[in-house]
Amino acid sequence: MTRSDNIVLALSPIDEDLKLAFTVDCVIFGYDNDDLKVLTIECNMDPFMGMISLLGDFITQDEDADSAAKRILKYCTGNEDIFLEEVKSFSKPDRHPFGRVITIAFYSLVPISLTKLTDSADKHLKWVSVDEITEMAFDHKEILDNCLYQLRKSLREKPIGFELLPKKFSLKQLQTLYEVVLGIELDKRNFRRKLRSLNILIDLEERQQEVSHRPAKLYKFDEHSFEKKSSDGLKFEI
Amino acid sequence: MTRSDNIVLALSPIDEDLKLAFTVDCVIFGYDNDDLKVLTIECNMDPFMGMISLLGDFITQDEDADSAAKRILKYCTGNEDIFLEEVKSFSKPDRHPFGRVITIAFYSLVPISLTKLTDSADKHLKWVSVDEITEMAFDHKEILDNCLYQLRKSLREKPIGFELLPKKFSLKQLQTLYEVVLGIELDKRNFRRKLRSLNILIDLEERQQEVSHRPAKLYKFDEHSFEKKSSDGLKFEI
DNA sequence: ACAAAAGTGTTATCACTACACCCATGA
DNA sequence: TCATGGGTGTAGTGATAACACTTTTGT
Repeated sequence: MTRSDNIVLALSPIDEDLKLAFTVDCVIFGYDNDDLKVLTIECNMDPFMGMISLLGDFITQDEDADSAAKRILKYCTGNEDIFLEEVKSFSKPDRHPFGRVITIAFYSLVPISLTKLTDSADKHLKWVSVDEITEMAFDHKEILDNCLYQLRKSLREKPIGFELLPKKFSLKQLQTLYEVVLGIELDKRNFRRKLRSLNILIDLEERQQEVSHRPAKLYKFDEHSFEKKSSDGLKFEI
Repeated sequence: MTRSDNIVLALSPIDEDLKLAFTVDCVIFGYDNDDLKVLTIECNMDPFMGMISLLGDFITQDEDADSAAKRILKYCTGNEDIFLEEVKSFSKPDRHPFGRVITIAFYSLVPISLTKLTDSADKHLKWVSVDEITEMAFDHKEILDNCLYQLRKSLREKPIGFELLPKKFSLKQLQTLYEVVLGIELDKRNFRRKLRSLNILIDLEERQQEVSHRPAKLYKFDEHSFEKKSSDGLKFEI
């Protein structure tokens, strides 16, 4: 495995005459210390040398875009089972100095605290707060903006917030996640009532340890129950 | 302009060695006689010879996917100003007998009654009711299903139903459109109240002509008002 | 005993549902 | 005058929003 430019793997052919290539770019969102972050890599290609870019790669001959995105996630985290959603394509003819590179953007969600970057990936990668990012290499800022928009939309429509949290979490953690990602304030009692009524949390009958205040109860997401309710037409909406 | 297979224009190069190509496919939805239809073309490529397929084409060197989709729409209808939404990519390695063809799917909306197919396109194209389509060439049925799903979702979230109707329409027409596309029944009075409350229709102070019953009032969509309300955070939801 | 965050219920408002009759027109 | 679809209001129910105090723990 070699690293070429902002591209993790350089396995796939680019046609040398046409300079035509298909790639995927992953906006890997992570959440930690009540802060939404994005996994970035430093670009080493002119004219974007030194700027941060997203994780991307060519789509190989024998995989589809989804598999390529999963491959990138596995390369970075070692994990195969990560939430992933396709957002849109980016295909302006001059978007990449290399030639004609059309990319399909995905975003994915990981809890940073549980995510060990693999040794191979670790030295090049950096978690950067979404708020702090003002520019990126290529059109990656635009890609990020689109993915962030889609994350916010999906967060209100589907129970994906759990993907950013540890398996066990308190209601406060969940609420703060929503508040941070959506950039809004939520009423504590209404938020809790809402989640109670959705019936998609399992009370673990456990509590936080070693906090210097009343310890919160811990819950986990009841994926099974949600799937069932979902097919019965549950409308998740926060 | 030549016609090659299901592809309207054959302007863009396919790499002959890799057989790598980028295309767009358009699910062009039309609405007429209370029926949702899709514009199709007969496939003349084995092993799908004779089956219907979507309108698609290569993405040329100097355009992005959006422009390619618009070009197809213009080629078919002569019109440049058509509602268009990107849905997702399709990139299974073996999805196309030609080689490695990755496509980006769009859907678009036109009122059939106002849409004259261009002479060049007319002889090859056919409007087919969505309900009647059970199979298509390539993976186009899957693409259609995905686009139909997205159309239904967007129809409830955004005021795009108007794109399928003539400029002037009655509330009944609008309601029937929703019922047909969403496959549900709506209450007449509740539907009308809802639309009144949204304040996005202009009463044209006109009525239907030559109908053998009380003529309905005609309205048009107030795009300007919607844009303003939308940026003020109006939540359109039907 | 104090600091810090967890946890809990009620009321008012708004949106949504269900539902039945009269009206205007052409034939 | 009849057939056809157009047009209207109300009452009941459920969801959402606003709001303040008590509880549990560690120090």
